Amino acid sequence: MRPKNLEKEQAIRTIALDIIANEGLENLSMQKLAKAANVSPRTIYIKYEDKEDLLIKLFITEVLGAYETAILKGFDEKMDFETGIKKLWHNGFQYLKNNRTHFALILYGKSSPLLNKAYQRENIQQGQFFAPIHRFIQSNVEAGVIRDLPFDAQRALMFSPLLDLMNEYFDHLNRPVQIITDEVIAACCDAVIKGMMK
Amino acid sequence: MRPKNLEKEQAIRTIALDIIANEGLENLSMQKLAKAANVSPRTIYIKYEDKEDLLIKLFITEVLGAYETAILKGFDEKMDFETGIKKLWHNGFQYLKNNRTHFALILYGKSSPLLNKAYQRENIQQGQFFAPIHRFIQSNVEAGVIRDLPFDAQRALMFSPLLDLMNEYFDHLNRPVQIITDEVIAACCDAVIKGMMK
DNA sequence: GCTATAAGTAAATGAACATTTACTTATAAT
DNA sequence: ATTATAAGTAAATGTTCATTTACTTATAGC
Repeated sequence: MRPKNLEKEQAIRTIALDIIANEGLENLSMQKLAKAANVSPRTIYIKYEDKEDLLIKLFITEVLGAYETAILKGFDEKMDFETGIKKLWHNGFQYLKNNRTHFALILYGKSSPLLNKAYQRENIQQGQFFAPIHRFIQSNVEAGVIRDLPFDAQRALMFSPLLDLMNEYFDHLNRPVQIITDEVIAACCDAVIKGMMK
Repeated sequence: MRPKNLEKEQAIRTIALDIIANEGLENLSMQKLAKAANVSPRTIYIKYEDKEDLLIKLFITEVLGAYETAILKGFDEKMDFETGIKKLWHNGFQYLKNNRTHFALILYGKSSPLLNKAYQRENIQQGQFFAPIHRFIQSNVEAGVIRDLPFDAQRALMFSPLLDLMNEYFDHLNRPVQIITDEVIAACCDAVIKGMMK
């Protein structure tokens, strides 16, 4: 039996991400992808059931999986709160900065109904993405270090500015600005840390 | 001369937003839109040059214009900082909550290259969207009330959690959760207000 | 009430779409 | 070396796409 050519599989994924990042998800077609990846359209269908299957696997496995791994590298739930958050931000920034096409698909994960539903399904079935971060926040709430808010609120306060600022980062690549600084991370921490002056 | 039927123009816009919100920007076609809006495809081309023109006008005029108006209603640059931010959050929450289809297109404005570029072009040409908010933050920096950070960082810290939490809001419409609370808004303010304990 | 004119329609255009058919190729196991 | 089989290709399928053509309709200004 002829073995799968993994280079072709990788080319399909990489080039799909390229097209999505540069032309938009709404301009990705199977024929364009096949031509750009130098394979026959049929080859894509050997590896993926259909277009939906390709998009969902790209998003969940290729992108979110790698993002989770990268963001948690060297992170330990038992770290001091500010140290932990700083680590997560720096990991996230490094990863997204070096993987602009992944960043683009992550953004589509928030807008496209297909990808959004896939993310929620995955998050419910497989325990959650980013479970160590969930536990990290939980234990810091219990220790009285940070405010007791719903987890989604904590996550939004602490991490949504990062994704937002990445857009700024990529928009100013020519005249690069230091936009993600320790002071911004500290500001994020201040949002949730208890014992602020009123 | 036969006059334009404004109801048809509004139907096209409303139903385009519906399709984008429910099926995704990637599944909006001119023919599907025409059929759903009960007009001939040609009618859309009387009012819009082509598909790009329709999407950009939908995004910039119909959605961002209305969003800006709604968010600034009753807001005054001279308000006390926390009062001002609270007003903006409540206005934004009310508006997005009642205009889910607009919210969906705003999210696509962050991911779709076409809409993203249109937003930046508009923001540069026409002075900026949300200029009063820019000035509000500026004057609070100058008065020493809040941290001196780049405007984009301030904006990300103070408002990106709102959009993020709206997703949560719409995902739990059946079993509604109070996710946007005064405590969350206060937390956002704490991120940027000066004079925190270290 | 005519008439000029832009608004509107139904149907058609050719290109591009997702997916499949019919065939060829590479290789692991015999 | 042969062979069974899944991987791969080129070309075709029928559908849907954005946009246009050829025509009809409503009405403002006379």
